[in-house]
Amino acid sequence: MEQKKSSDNFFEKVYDVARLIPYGRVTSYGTIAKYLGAARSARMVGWAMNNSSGKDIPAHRVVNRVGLLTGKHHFDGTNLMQQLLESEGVEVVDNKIQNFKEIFWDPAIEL
DNA sequence: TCATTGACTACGT
DNA sequence: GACGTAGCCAATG
Repeated sequence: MEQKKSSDNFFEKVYDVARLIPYGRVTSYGTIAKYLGAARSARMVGWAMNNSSGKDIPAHRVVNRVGLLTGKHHFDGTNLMQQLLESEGVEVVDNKIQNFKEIFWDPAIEL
């Protein structure tokens, strides 16, 4: 029997926002955290992503504030994250998104 | 309970 | 503009 999902709620929200990221778009951990009301918990978003393993969460669309694929080491392969992004039309070079500023997706604005 | 770590961010040099 | 340090919050040992 499950009890309160207060803590899970935060993770659930992260998953929900991550799933809302449109094709060929990316966002940052801090942006999601801020959208959820936890701007200081950007790390927690990353933690949620780590927990999203096995879920339908496009974690490859979530990068740090400079568009750097910091979490690529958590994926199966070595360049899987970059490959996924490039497959969506995202220009990635050296684990970093080039036109990050152009494809940046902000839930607080787009939504 | 305390100490360490981590898919971050901001500030200072 | 690159590098180092500090701050933050939660999970893990």
